[in-house]
Amino acid sequence: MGERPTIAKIAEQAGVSAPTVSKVLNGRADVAEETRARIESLIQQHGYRRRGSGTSASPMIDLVFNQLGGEWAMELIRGVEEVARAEGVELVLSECGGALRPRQEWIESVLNRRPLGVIMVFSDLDADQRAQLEARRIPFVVVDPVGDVGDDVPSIGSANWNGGRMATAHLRTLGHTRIGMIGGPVDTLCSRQRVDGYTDALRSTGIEVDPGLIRYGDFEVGGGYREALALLNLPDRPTAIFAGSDMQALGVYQAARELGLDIPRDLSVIGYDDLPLAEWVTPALTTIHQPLHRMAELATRVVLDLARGQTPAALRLDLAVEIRVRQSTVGPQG
Amino acid sequence: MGERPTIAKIAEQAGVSAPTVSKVLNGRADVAEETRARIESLIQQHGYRRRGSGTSASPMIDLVFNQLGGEWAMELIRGVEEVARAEGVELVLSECGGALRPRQEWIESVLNRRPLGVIMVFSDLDADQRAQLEARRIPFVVVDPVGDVGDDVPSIGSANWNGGRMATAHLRTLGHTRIGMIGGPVDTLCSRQRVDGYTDALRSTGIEVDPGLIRYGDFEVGGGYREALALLNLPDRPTAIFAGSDMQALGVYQAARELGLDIPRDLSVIGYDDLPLAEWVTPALTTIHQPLHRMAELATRVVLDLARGQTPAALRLDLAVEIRVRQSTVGPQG
DNA sequence: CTGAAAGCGCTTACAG
DNA sequence: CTGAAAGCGCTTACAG
Repeated sequence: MGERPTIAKIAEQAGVSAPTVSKVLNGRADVAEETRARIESLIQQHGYRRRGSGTSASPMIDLVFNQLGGEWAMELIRGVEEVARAEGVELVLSECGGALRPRQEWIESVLNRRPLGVIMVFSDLDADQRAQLEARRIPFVVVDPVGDVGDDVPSIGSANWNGGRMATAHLRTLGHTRIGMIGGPVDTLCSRQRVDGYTDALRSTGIEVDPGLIRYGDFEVGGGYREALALLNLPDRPTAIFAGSDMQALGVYQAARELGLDIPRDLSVIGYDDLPLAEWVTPALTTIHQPLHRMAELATRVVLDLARGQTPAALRLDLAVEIRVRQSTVGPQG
Repeated sequence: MGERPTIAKIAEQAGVSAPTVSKVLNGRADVAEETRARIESLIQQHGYRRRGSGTSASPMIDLVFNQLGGEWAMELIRGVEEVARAEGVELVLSECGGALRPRQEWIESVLNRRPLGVIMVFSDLDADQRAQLEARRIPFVVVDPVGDVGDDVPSIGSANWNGGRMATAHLRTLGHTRIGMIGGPVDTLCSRQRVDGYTDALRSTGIEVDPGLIRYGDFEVGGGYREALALLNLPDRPTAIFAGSDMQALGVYQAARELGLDIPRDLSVIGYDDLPLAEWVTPALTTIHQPLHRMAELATRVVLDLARGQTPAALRLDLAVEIRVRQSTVGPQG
């Protein structure tokens, strides 16, 4: 089939009539599952596109953020963009405006545009929205899932529990016993996993967990600042703080500076994410490296595999994290 | 016209036949200019979309970066995304991979997708690519033009010359006389304008310009670091450095730290851009605030106006900049 | 669940 | 530069 495939040709090859192919393309329910499967595989195989959609296809992938901003989001965008560009796929970027689910206009636009797939970052779809994508066979992948996504939804995250454990173990090894923790929002999975890793590291090194040393904020500088002030004004203040993100760690820096505490002499600080700025701040920030770029790349590959009808090797992946020891952590002084 | 407009209805209203409307839609040359104008205005007015393109339109806008990365790009993305979302327009994001012009596949994708318009950031189109967009009536706007764009191309920038002058005047007012300048790449307009503003501020306050104090790098941390080392190793080193970007200023911080120089006591540093991190570094960075978010918003509005056939008030705009004085600049000591 | 028939929306090829 | 005629690609409405 040298020329652009038409419904008629697909129908002929599938041994059905044109109207039946049309029904499959339009997501109608009244087609036998077996017939649908046969037709869909021919559609994939020949790269069928409806007449109006240009002389050659313009395949797209949708990337949806809960909220855009900061280097964290930028690293993910770059990872997706790189793979998309290499594969000749366009990247459509949206933000939910801070909500956990995209607005209804977005779903409508997706159903219109029929992207190859959708990548959700720190956001989710409700049952209805999922059903609509599934009916059109538009695969979706969740990056860094906020809550429990269904077992059938592919997701790419990182080893948050290990990260929390690793950060805390590092501070324990340096000799700290009073270690404050500033988590992200309580209602996020990644945040709770990191706190559990922290708790485990303390317990397994013989330290009783003090609930007064665990605080939750957002992942931003402001939240880190507020919670750090609260921790540092405690009668028996911690000698080290584990912040849930590098941005929060900057807030901790600011709080410490205001209280006249020197980092790392008076207070050790460890962050989470390893954003580019972790290297440039003073003192350079010890942090847990989250492979954001690779997570984004992987998510893109998984969604493109699904779009091509291939089943990726694994549907639910957590990438390993690493600690990057810099200048913000030392043993407790005096 | 309550229902979705068709070619036949547009043709009827325009008093021509369906084939003529079809030709206009497909960018054919053989239509009288007057006929074309009449048909185009009806197409705009009724929001005509070809049959294949979904039940309701999925209008898009293309945002093209020379290179993605950092908070600078993120601020622009957020500005564009906000306006696009409010207007119900999808955002398609691309990167040229460091080249000044987008790759050919990109142009083909644009011609296929027919976005409402294109926003180029720090990148440009060649004559051929422009002609292709113009033939399809796809407007484009350049943000922060790298070189001289044609007079007919709308562009949104900021007052770089003023910014350069303002930064330098601030250091002069504090009493500095040996002021180093680290520009961006010599071949960019914004960089040359800032250097000229620097030169002007020195001359108009009676200081001879020392060419040895002017260096060019990229806009990244690494470039700032390298050029700062060169400046600070000069026999008669400057007491203040004006960096061409906040990222470069971080490089200057690093170089100063390595040489055991305290900022601001031994060296004043002023940046450019006012990225969010300028507030969080230590010492907080004095810098020139570039209204990136507003530039992006404006560019989006201009391109959407053009897409609707309206002529925006001004085609070439430079937004004002402001100085943000923080802790990294004081008078020369000793 | 499937397809023959009718018909819509758009384009092409060509005459004027 | 324009449009009548032919026809392609797809969908709809309905009979089986």
